[in-house]
Amino acid sequence: MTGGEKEITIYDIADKLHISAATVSRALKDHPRVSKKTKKLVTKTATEMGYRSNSFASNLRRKSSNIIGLIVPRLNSNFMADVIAGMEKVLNNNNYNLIISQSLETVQKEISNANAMLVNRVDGLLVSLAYDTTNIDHFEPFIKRNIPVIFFDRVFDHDGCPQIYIDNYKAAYEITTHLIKQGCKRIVHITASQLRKVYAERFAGYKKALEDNNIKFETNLVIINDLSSEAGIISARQVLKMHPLPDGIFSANDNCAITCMQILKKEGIAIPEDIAFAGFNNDPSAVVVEPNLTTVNYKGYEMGEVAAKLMIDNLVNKGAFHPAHSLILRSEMIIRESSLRTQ
Amino acid sequence: MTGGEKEITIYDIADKLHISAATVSRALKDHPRVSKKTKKLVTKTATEMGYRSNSFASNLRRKSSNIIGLIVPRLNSNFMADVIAGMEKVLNNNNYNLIISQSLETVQKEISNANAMLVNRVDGLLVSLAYDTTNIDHFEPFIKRNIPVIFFDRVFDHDGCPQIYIDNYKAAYEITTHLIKQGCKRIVHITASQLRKVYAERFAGYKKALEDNNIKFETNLVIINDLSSEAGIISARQVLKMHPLPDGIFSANDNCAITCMQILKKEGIAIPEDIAFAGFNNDPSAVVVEPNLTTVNYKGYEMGEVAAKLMIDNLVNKGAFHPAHSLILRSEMIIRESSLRTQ
DNA sequence: TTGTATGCGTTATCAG
DNA sequence: CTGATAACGCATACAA
Repeated sequence: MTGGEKEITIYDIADKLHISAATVSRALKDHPRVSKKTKKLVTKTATEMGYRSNSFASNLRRKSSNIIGLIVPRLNSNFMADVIAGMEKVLNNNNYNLIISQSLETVQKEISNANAMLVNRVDGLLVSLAYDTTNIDHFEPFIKRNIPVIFFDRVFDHDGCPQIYIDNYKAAYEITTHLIKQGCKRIVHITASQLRKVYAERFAGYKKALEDNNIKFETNLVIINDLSSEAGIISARQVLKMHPLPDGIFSANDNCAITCMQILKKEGIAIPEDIAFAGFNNDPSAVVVEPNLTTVNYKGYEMGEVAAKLMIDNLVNKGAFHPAHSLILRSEMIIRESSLRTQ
Repeated sequence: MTGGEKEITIYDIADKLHISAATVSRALKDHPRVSKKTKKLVTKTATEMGYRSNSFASNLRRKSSNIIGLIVPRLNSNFMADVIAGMEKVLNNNNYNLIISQSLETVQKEISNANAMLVNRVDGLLVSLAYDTTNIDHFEPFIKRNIPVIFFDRVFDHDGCPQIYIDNYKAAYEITTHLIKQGCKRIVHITASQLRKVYAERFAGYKKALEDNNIKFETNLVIINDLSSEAGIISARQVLKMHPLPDGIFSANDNCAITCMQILKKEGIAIPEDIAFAGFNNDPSAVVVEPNLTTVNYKGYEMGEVAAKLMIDNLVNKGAFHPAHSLILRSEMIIRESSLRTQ
């Protein structure tokens, strides 16, 4: 231990200034009932002595950490990176810190993450659920203790847990309708586990659009996988086996849409003339692929901001009775060349 | 306060079992000198009573938080999302948690982030520096206290702070050499602030490759900007004004390379025949753009893992004397169609 | 193997 | 406006 210098405490400052530790504590917290003179003196000597407040002690005393926990399926996706950036900004501006973890799409890890957050005594929890989560018993310890649990994107219905999501149903309805208006009559839908509301609702929106346009829904036009890039390739092969070929494809994310589209292109299928394409998310690659991909702009950054703001609200109005309320964010369709047929 | 149930402490467990709190504490920590019988009994009643250990008290006592701080320029980039995912995995497996913040490329925010980390008493700090950081005085409080500060990607030379990066010089040298071998003689280099070692070294590698191939370095073939998508567009316009046109472009990131390439394509320039292209990073979009982009595979996930592992090592061997050592990760060139000329 | 006693550094309560 | 004092819950040195 070379740098074993003793950490300065409020007692050291108090001793030096011949005042009480209580006054030092108050002065440092800008308490109203401390004279300006002592405040200045205290803060000055504090920095001089290299004091840093001990959050452990403070937290222990105050019973709060000013830390918000975040549990998401995966940290490395465009969408999630944007979400996190938005959250960090808002939380930081409100003097909260963000502790993160990923469930890697499994409930087991999600449960262990939740326990870690519980022990770390986060003041609130922001959650987007794993692929296979079917109940949220692991969040009950938080709810029981009145620690706000807010779901976003991959949400779960539970009294007392606000949810933030976009109107997936409506977005899917709109984009499917758009494809139909472009002349599509046999539209494939590529989606993921219907356990997750986001995908179930996009599916429902797709179906409803077909119905409203008197197009018969066909089960064999629905492909269910994990929406990865690889899944896009496999989907393309499935599509190529269809007779007759579909004339439109609506994928529940861009990632999968893009690889699928690229394979079909290589097979000589013209986009959008033979098959019109639509995705979901508005990933950066959507404007790189040729033709550029029609999609739904899913603003991660904004969702992160909103979720964090709601959390701050909950934390500030702690005592007050606050009915669980959900927020539905606006999404917008972005029409690009992948679906635009020159009529 | 509806859910105002009292939190269970080790004292409550002790009372119930008519043993001492010390024994409970030891039992819960799996201390060797506690009988199996009491251990089982304690853990069982602990869960029964809904006990959760109080990390505030524990941290205060142990003087460590098991939290690692992360400060990066931006959270929302492909590279950084991968880095963070890698870090989270390793840290979580070692019972550490990750608290994150972004400097948004300014020193001021970086300083305030550092202070927050200091107060939060992180056990270690992982840092990738902001664009305009020229000194690291704000990390001195950590270094003074023997709290490991590890730089990755955007690093800084400082005794006692390990650095993790790839050999940018070599990677740039190789990729420039590759372009030359494809017949390029007038190669534009698009890069960013030379304050940051990563960019300076890529620049140096580019220059050296020219030199070794007897190609005269020309200042007016170097474009310096922030490597954003917009910068790519602007760069393309600059390129179009060059007489004669260059026959190769090496951009210090993919992002900028891709938009630049797209503009040039629209202007009727054939890639790679007229101008061969190379980027840096291997972003997902590199395999979406047409032609696919030749680039350097910069493995964020791996870098995150390595940085986290080094941190864990440092934390475990705390007392021991450990000379600051740096790690240079292997990078590999990925040759794709954007630079491959059919000879 | 278990118990006793103490301190970690802060903040809140109460009293002046 | 300031001071004394008592928790907050845990982990460890020491004793048994």
